[in-house]
Amino acid sequence: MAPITRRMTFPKVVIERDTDSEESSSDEEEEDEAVEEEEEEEEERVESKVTEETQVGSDAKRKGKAPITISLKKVCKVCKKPGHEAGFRGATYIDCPMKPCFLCKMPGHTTMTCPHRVTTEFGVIPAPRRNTHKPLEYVFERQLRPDIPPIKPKHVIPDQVSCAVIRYHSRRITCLEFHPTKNNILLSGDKRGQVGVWDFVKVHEKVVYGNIHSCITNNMRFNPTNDCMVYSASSDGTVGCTDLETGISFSPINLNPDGWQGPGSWKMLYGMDINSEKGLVLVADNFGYLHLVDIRSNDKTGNAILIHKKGSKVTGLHCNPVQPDLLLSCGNDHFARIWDMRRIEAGSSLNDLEHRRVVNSAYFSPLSGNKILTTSQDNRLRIWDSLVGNMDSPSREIVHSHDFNRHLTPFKAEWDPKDPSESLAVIGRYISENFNGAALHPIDFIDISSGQLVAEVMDPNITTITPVNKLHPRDDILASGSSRSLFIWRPKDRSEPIEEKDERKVVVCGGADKKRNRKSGDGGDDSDDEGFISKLKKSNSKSKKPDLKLSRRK
DNA sequence: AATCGATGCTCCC
DNA sequence: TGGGAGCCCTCGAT
Repeated sequence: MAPITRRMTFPKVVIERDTDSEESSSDEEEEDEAVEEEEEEEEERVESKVTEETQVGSDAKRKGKAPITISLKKVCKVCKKPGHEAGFRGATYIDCPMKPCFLCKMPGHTTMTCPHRVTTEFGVIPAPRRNTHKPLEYVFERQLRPDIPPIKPKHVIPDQVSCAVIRYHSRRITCLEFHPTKNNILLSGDKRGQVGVWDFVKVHEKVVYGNIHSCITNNMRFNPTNDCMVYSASSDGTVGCTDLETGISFSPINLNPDGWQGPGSWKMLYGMDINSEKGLVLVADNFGYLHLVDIRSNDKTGNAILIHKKGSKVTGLHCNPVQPDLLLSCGNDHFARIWDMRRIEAGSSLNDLEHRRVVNSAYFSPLSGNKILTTSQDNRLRIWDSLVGNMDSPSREIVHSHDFNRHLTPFKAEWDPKDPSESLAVIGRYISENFNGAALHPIDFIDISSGQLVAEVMDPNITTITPVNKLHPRDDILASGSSRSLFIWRPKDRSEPIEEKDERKVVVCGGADKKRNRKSGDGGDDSDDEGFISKLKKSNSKSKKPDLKLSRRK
């Protein structure tokens, strides 16, 4: 093609573009030269973008104009170097080889070849074989029969769970909480500060409170003495105390009474837990301080106590389920700390559990309270097997992908509250896996005693990342939250029917079983749940609060 | 179908 | 020890 010549005063424009070959990752300098030499032959590809070029260049050079270089070479979007490209190839993500492993953070290999990538072989296991076991059954069964031998199937098969999708929240889900006694009731908090109350068997039944918080609801807890009262901690700096029956909400704590004075002073509340023995709500802020609320008076009690590095966020609090004097905290200062509630003051921690990066969560084990499970942004779960053992270093570290925290709710590994052996944890996974050509982010069930992946739950229709997960305290139910949707997972053959009255908001996918096949046994009496939301609605509608949102358009 | 950006933390100077 | 640039699989809005 003949070069187009006009505007002779323009400087030379050098088009650098990559050759089609992908293999060269050697010397950059050489490659640059090579490309420049080939320039004239390759210009046709870019002619529509740049019309002033090539032979004009010699004129421009003579006139002393510096050449303008436009690089069209393919470069890696991660390291900006040519010769390779990071990104998806089909449903598989190819790491930048110049960076440490994205999964375990060690140099020398990529995620694909990482020895910790426990599920690498998934894609090559023939499909029929994958369906021969019932691992999810296994996951739930072992709660009833902890003595079964620790030989575990490798993967949970999505066909064995049904998943109801509740699409209501307009922003990402940030926290979930099951009702302490009513089996079908779930609370969900979101980035906007809304709190939803769901009957997930009748998902169209809902009450949504939009006026409790002005931004992120970080944590919710039911009042142990009155399960119609819910406490919630928010990034708006308040603790909300909401009466679900009347819809009336007030704030026992407001750390920003003077409103927005700039980011340096705006306080946010993250970690929260309730110590029922002592009648306290404990919350912690983003400046390292612990605050206490007396449940009886619903008023602030005592002074704020510095429990993590001054100015750093306290990400979580957990009261020991057995020993009420023990408190566990974790924060952005890379520590989880154990405290004695009887004498808690700055620097008085019993143990400081060191992590390499931010600690997203730290939980005592739910039954004995004797183990600790933490989730850290260095892509590791850490387990301390006994509080009376060596606390200097964890009993185990399990490499698991969950470090992405910029635009997602932080991942938190949660105990299965029903597992008598206290060895089962659930956590969403960040890096995707190629499942029959789809890049999916499963929810992992991990045996924290062995580090083995017991199960991975996913649905081909759910392509989002699911950082928030909570296992039901009594039933075989997993609730998950992602960018906008709530998911209710359960074993297929035991699924409750899900009503689909409002298809705009409710999608049932994964072939939720319609047949009524009630599970008997360990659960509480579901008949109590009949009409719980309706009752809330009724009583709420009687309340005089005008801004209570009972429903909301998508 | 591209692009933008909210957003939190880390690292580097 | 503080400020600012920049960041690897987001995701919804335009």
